[in-house]
Amino acid sequence: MKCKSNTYHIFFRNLANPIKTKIISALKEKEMSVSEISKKIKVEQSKLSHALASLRFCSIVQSKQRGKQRIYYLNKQTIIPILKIIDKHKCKFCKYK
Amino acid sequence: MKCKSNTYHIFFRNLANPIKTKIISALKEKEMSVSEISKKIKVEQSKLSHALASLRFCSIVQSKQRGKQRIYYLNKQTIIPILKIIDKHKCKFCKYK
DNA sequence: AACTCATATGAATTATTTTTCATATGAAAT
DNA sequence: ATTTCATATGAAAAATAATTCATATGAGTT
Repeated sequence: MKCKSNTYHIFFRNLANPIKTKIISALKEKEMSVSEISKKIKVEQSKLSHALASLRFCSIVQSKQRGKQRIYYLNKQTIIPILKIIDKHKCKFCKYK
Repeated sequence: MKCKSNTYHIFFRNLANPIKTKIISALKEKEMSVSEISKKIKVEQSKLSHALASLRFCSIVQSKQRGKQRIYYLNKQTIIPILKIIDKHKCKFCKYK
């Protein structure tokens, strides 16, 4: 399955959204259920579910069922190298404070 | 100058936009004036100037004057490592075709 | 099978980004 | 100093994305 160049902006929409980046940061520490994430980053459930759907869609997170809860975890293989680079460069990136 | 975590989404807004990623791709080959970019990626001048302002703002591109023309070039130090990772992973990223 | 708890989904609203278009600026040439 | 060519800017309109809220689904419990 080959992909067109110039489609990666769809992936980066996820990193361009503060709630989604907060989810990613939270999941860097450990896998969590939706309600745990919600409590941790103080985002309401439905909003979170929409954000998670988008992250899932681009394979940034994956999930598994545990009882009634759905556990989300980072798909580290794809996202961690990018996060490393961000950590390294983010202070130079932008003139925003 | 220290920067807050969770602000890097502002940087990634640039990569989340197809015109901006096209500009980046074009400038990977060589530096170009606005009108050259415009011709190359078939984007109208004013739209391009707005996009370039945003890229400039986040230090993704820089520019210099050459006669009447303004030459844009990639700030490779910050963007190239990210592009490398994108090239490596982009086929896995997303379920879009 | 009815109930509860956890999460997902859809549609309408709201907010944010992009696009467009008219105009301003700025460098070089006359 | 006026004109021309190249680019930038601002504001309104259009497009797109995020939020909200009501409701659906689905796993486990009774």
